[in-house]
This record gives sequence, C-alpha cells and structure tokens, in this order.
Amino acid sequence: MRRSLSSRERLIEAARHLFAGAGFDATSVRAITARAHANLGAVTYHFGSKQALYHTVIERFALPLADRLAAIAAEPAPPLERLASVVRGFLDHIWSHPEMPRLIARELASDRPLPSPIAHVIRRNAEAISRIVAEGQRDGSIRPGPPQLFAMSVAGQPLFLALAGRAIREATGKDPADPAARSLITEHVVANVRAGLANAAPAPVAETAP
Amino acid sequence: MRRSLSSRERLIEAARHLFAGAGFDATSVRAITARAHANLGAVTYHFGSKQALYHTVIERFALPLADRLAAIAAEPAPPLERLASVVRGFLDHIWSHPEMPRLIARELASDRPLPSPIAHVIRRNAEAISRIVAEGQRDGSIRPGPPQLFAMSVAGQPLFLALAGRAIREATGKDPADPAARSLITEHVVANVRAGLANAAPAPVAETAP
DNA sequence: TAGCAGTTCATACGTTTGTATGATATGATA
DNA sequence: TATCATATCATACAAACGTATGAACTGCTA
Repeated sequence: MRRSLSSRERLIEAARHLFAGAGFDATSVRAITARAHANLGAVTYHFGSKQALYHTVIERFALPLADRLAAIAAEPAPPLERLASVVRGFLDHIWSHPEMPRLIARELASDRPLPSPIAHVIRRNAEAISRIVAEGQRDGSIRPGPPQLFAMSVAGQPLFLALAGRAIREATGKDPADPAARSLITEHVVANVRAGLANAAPAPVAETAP
Repeated sequence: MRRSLSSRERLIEAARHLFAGAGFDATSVRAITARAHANLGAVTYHFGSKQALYHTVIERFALPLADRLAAIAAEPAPPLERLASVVRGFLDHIWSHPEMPRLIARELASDRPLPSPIAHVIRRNAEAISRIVAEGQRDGSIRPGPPQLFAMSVAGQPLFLALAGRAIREATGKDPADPAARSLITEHVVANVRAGLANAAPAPVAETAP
C-alpha cells in the first residue's frame, strides 16, 4: 500500500481489494486499516462507517463506466458496430478495474437491495444497450427478440468472462492478467456478441425515405 | 420450513436459502437453526461445522448438474443441437435450484480456493462443452476460435441471465419465477448461443471417409 | 508563541460470532 | 422394564466484530 497516497485514498484502495476478494461481510475494518497502514479509527473518521466506505468504493468504478458506455452508445455508427464498441469499452474498463465484476457479482447474488450506484449503472447501461438493439432491429441488422434480454447478454458476457478469469486460467492456461490473453478474450466476446445478434439473413434493405 | 423433513434436511434447506441470499459469512448459525426450527447445536451435531454444512449444500446441486450435462454431451446429435440441449439442461437445472447461480457467483468472485465440488463441476462441464465445440469446428458447423472460451460463453450465459433475474425483473417487468418468462429467457439464450457459435458461411461439406 | 482545525492514535464497550459442553429426551432392542 | 445409541436442548465461552471516546500529535494562522 503506497504511503504516498493520503490516508483516505489508501483506505479506499485497501477496501476495494479486500471487499472484492472476500466480500463485505468477511472483510473486517481491522483488515482494511491494517492493509492501508492506518489506525483502526480511520474508517469511522473519514467515512463514518464501513458501509459508507463500501459505497465510496462502488461509486469509484460505477459512475465512470456509466458515462463511458453512454458516450459510446451516442456515437454515429451502425448499431452492430456500436455494440462491439460497448463490449470493448466494457472489457477495457474491467481490465483497469478488476474488482468491478467481483463486486457486482456479489451484489447481484445478494438478497439485499442493490447499492444505488450499482442499480444506477445497471439501469443506464441496460437502457442504452436496449436502444441500440432496438435501432438495429428496425434497420434489419439485428435479429428480432426482446431488446432487454439482448442487453443482458451483451453486458453479461464481458462481466461473466472477467469473473470466470480464474476458471479460464485453469482451463486454458492463459492468465487474464496477460495483455495477449486479454485481447484474445476481448476479441472472442466481440465476435460472439456480433454473431449472436446479427440477423442471419442478409439485412433486408430498409425502405428508403421518400 | 416443513416440519415433516428430518432435522438434518431442514438445516440443509434453510442453509441453502440463507447462504444464497446473504453469503456464507453473513449467514449465522443462529439464523440457520432458527429458520430450520432446530436447536443451535444442531449444525455442529449433524455436520460438524458451518463450513461442512456449506459444502453439503453445494454438493447437493453440483454433482447432479455435472452428471446431467455429461449425459447430454454424450447424445448422438449434431454438435449445435447438443449445445442447445446443454443450455436447456443448464437452465432447467437452474430453475429448479435457483440458489445455484448465486452460490457459484459468490465463489467465482472470491479469493478463496473454490470448494472442490464447484471446481469439479466447472472442470467437467468446461471439458464436455469444449469437446462438443471442437467437434463442431471439425465438421464445419461451428466457427473457429478457442473452444474453452466458447465453453465459458455457453455456460456463462445461463448462469448470468439467472443471476441477473433481479435486474431483468426491473428492466422488463417479467418475473423469472413465472414459467412464461422462463421459457422466454430459455429460448433467448438458446438462440443466442446457437447464433453466436454457428459458422456464418454454410458449412463446407466435410470430406467423406474413404 | 498561542491557538486551532485536521488527523492519528490507543483503548474500551456492548454485540454477535462459531463451537463446546453436559444434561435431558426419544425410541428401538433386549 | 432396563439399556443403549441417537438426537435435542439450554448454556457457556473465548474470540472477533463495528463503533465510540478522548487524548495526543501535526502544521498552519493570528
């Protein structure tokens, strides 16, 4: 844990790592402060509670991701190309925030209400992707079906593949920390999403505007 | 909690529900025994420890799933059909064991070594699916690419869609507990996997044996 | 130098945790 | 009825937990 960072930042960094690895409940305030080289009271002082620190950790990755994907969704490219960009952006964001899929997975698995930043990012991304899919269905480039389910598949594949990094390492011998393996995985998911959504029949020519 | 079941079975049932909803660490032995209408000492008596009860819960769904998918994989059908059957079997198993994806997601997210029944079922399924994919690539019905990554996508989509049931309910208004919604989701995943793996070009005729 | 806000520190408190213990109850067998 | 393994029960215990408290330290401003 870098001593150069402020105590508050060190706490966030330590908490992110420990929450992702062991979950909220199995991570003690004592473990966090020890890893951050901070005093036991530091969490209460800087954040008020362990819960509040947890929410801070989540906001750190959730808000930028929502913004990033919204920007991609607004690009002036064909729907399938934009969806490929969404997948690339998603995975790129995950590679630089490896804790994200683990924290999200735990929250999705949980009975507790979703922390609001997570609920927010899921809602925004699902809507943005659904809109792209619907647009592609209108112009015939994407096959028919419920856009919301397509959206779950588009977002779910990057999330799950990252989450299963461990299993992938065992099954393929490739370490997802290695850039070559990362781009292999990225290209796989992009190709899979593209092939999964594309209209098999050559897209019928959309009626030209009068 | 049905009183008709043996105390041991009631403990497993209660534990499965609570572990899935709150995770291992946030579930207390007291909560389990209260839900099972059993005495506090019952977990120690019947299983030896909370950990051992957890492992019992996991084995209950992991072993049957591995057997089931292995049977499907051995069927004498074309590779793409067998993969569709794998997806259906996977989802069918999940619908009757809704706790499964939640428990698996938590384990995949965790730093701890995978409990052996989970590691076992992952390994067996990944191998079985990879073999089908490789076979399909040989006969030209499945597009080229690393079979292990295809396997992760095939298994990951049912798992993730089930895990995201909550988000799906919010986004689509459909409750995955409803059979109609279930078959909608099942058919979506089947179609998605099929389209994602199929060779876009018409399969080249395999050389006939001499 | 005095004062003060911001931060760090050691320590204490009341809960909750998983497990151990020994007494009691139950139901089949002798 | 006596015996015995199996099961249930109420308690006890030490450890770990999140948080609160008040003293000590820090660096800046008056």
